[in-house]
Amino acid sequence: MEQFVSTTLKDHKLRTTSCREDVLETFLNRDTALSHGDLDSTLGERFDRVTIYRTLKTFLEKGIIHKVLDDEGTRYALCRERCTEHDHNHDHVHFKCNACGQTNCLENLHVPAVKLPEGYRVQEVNLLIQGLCADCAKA
Amino acid sequence: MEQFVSTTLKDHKLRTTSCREDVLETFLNRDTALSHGDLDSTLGERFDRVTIYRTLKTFLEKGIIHKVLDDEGTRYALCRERCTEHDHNHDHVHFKCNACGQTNCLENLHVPAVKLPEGYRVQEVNLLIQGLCADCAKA
DNA sequence: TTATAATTTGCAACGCTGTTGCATAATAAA
DNA sequence: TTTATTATGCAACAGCGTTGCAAATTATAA
Repeated sequence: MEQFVSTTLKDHKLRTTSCREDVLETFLNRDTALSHGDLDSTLGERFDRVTIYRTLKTFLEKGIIHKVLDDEGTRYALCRERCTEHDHNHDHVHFKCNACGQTNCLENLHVPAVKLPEGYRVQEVNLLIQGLCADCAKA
Repeated sequence: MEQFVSTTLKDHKLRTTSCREDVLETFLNRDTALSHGDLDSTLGERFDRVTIYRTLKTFLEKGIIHKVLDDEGTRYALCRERCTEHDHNHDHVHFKCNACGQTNCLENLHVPAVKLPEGYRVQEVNLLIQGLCADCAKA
């Protein structure tokens, strides 16, 4: 994992700083979409909240993370595909559990193609499904 | 239209007030997803911004409008189907034009079914497609 | 039409999210 | 180790959305 963190930063030509390392590690550890607030709760004692905002912005621009649509605030998740600033490539489904509140990428579920009206051009697609995840549904 | 406004309010057992009437009319006139800011620009001289927030909240609870997910802020659009507080029924596609910024409901485009992993339960579905609308694409 | 009860409004205030400017600190390269 | 570049922390700010409360408005019933 240490490995992943440092190579990810190098690959995107970013200086390695402890904040960037920690934010990346947090995404890896938690394996769920995180809001700025989530990261601030975890790392707020070590870093200023502005620094965390800027780290997220940088990661977003470099294609390390992507935004996950949400009805109550912005969340971010790691890009598993290769992405760059202008070429995000996320056609997977996002699922938000209304019980435990977790939002996750369902990487292997692709968003089905939709036939838009004549003349429309697609640039990005975002599908959020809300409901109960397997754990919460059986509880 | 006047007709629609007053019957809509009565149908949902809401008192008719000028703010509610004007907000509803604005949705009808503009026929696009609107943010609180949009409504405040249009109606801000006549009503306090808090009142507009509360009107949106009330309409949302009563099933008169629904949230439209967006990567840069909350927007709302009229419910065309019959909805109630706990039974929203929106499986249509939302399209946001990255050029003109408008977000619209494509009422006749349904979100295709997605097979979730075992045990997951679906409650709500939100598909946002971003790109260029027909008008902006040909320009 | 008027009096009454219930609901809505405007205002002030607050917390949260996200951004910017600037001086200081840390990084990478020579 | 020195230097140029980039990142950080701090202070300040703007915008979004909410709450409490007194005053105004609505619907109801007399």
